[in-house]
Amino acid sequence: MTRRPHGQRPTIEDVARRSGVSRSTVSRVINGEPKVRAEVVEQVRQVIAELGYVPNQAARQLVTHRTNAVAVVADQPDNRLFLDPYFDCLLRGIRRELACHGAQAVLLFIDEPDDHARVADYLGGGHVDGAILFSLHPGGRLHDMIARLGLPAVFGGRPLLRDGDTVRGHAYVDGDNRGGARQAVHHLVSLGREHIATITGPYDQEQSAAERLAGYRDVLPDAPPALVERADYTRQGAVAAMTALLDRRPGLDAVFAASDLMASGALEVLHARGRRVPEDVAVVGFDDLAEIAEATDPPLTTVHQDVGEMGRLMARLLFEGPAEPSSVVVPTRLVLRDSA
Amino acid sequence: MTRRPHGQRPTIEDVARRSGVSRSTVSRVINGEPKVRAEVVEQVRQVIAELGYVPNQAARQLVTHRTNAVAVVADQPDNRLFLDPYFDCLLRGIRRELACHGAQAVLLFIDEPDDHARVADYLGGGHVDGAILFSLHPGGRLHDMIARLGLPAVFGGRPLLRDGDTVRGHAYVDGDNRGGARQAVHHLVSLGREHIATITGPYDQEQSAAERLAGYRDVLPDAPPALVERADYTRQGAVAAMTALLDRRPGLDAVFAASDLMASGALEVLHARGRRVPEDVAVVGFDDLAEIAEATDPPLTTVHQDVGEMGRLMARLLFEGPAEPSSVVVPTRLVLRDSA
DNA sequence: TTGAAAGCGCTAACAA
DNA sequence: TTGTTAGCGCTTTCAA
Repeated sequence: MTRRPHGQRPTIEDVARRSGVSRSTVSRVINGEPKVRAEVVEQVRQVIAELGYVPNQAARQLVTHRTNAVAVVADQPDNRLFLDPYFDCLLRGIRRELACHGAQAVLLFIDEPDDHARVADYLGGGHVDGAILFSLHPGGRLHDMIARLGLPAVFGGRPLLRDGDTVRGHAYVDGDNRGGARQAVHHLVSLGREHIATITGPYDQEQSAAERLAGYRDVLPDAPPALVERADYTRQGAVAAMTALLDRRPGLDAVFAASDLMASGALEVLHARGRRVPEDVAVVGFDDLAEIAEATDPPLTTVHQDVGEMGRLMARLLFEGPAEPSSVVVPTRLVLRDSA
Repeated sequence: MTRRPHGQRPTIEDVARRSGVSRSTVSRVINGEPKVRAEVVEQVRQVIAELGYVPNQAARQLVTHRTNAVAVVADQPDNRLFLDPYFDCLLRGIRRELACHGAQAVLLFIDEPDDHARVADYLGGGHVDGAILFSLHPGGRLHDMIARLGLPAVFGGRPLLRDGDTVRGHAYVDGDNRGGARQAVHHLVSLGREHIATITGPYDQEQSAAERLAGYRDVLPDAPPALVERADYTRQGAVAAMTALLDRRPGLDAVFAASDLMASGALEVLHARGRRVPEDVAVVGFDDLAEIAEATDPPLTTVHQDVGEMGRLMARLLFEGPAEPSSVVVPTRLVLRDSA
């Protein structure tokens, strides 16, 4: 990494000299300002191409205070991100929207203790114009850093603080987790199911998981604990959970899984155990990710969230400007397929 | 994103004034240079903390020409990255190694046509000290850009060019795809299997897929085309491929899947069709990713590559300096579990 | 051990 | 429409 031929890289000065104009004129051409004679523009463009000139962003940034880059920070200790299409879909939405504003999304991961500090430095160092943050652990350095720098930030999912209170002053976008869960469980009840189990997310760590469980309890306040099994939003976790539920309550006739990925794991176990879906056991998921919900056997009845749109929304919120940070809760709706 | 309170952010000058020393001294403290009086260091540190001063990277970068950031560019049109633990594992290795050098990994995605140009601009703009690139499509702008800028770059997987030739002057790290595939198929042959099918990756787009298929053909030059089914490195694709193979050749007694993820999809179909593994059909995968290979039923016999180490290697190569770019092919070995 | 001064490559008034 | 000039915030000689 030492071999970078910096001395060789042409500067705006080189372009100016070679085209016989001033630095400012070259700058104007680069930035597409209107008041430059067409032939001069042409001439300068030519020289830029010849020289292979690329503007030095550090220099530009130093004066404009803009980078045209936005960080997306994922604080996920495990590799869940890479196994759930949910995040992919969200990220795609973010990227598309940022692209509309000419900004580049750069993804940063936090999965070890020191990553936290390094990412904070990166964000603080002015490499980006703003940040979109997911699943940040409460009270981390990042919150402080962001608050101090006044770095525009939008959270994915309602940020959780130590005291359970919401971070003040930061915008967030979230789905209606509790309402969605209620819709799901209501549906199972209306189907006449009487032993409705749930496979939850890691509700002690993730707000969304806690809310989906709360929605389940809203509808079934008297559900016995034996029908609730905690998993971790992974497919494997759901396989273990479904197995445990079936061992404990062989007579269960419905399952609400807190994500589509977990629902697909549950289906696998149900098939292996010879349960027919939905005849013997009805299954409802959450998210409505086409890759999963339309591909399972049978296709999944699930709570729809427009995940891609949620991503776009986050990016849009970032650009919204000095207005007070506004947060959005996106509504959900039940999509009926064949599993319930 | 307009509300950034830049005027408010303290500069090195503010710190200097407040601590009654010069800018240079503050700079020395920040950069941990030895020749500063201990009490001065203490004093300056204090002021930095009070003011919440964070160095402006753009300014620093302008003079040092270093960013301490490295881009990891993933050119994947589909969302395969997010469904295969392979990439997660690789990325973790890269991050760990970069962290050892105090560098931050920033991940960039390319999945639409214009992403290509934006990423090229980002890389060219000097936001990073180097780049690690995956699955770049032949002859893209990125190759030119990287070549022109002299941006240190390492490729993951042997870069493919239009003419099938290797990119000159760029280092790469790759697994021994062909050799590994040979090991897998040899093993199946040694088991006495006579109708050995293969589920391939997208061999027209990915060098690794082409090589794994070549390895299969090395061992079975006379395998009928009906035993070869092309998939795309996804689980779903493998499900479809396995189904097609079984329909066409109900008597097949072994399958070599070109990735663990695809092997797991194949297993699912085999189970559903009532085939016993390995008694009726032996299955071998590729990668040896613990999350998959140890979790399937039965656990997967597969070709092991040290994916995390490959990641670290890429990062290390990037820092190797002005020596001629050296590429590495990492050996593979067969890991026997229960599926073959 | 410290400070003064120059300059990294660019943009943005301000003049012309 | 174009050029001149003054910084942006930092590091880095060079002197002291």
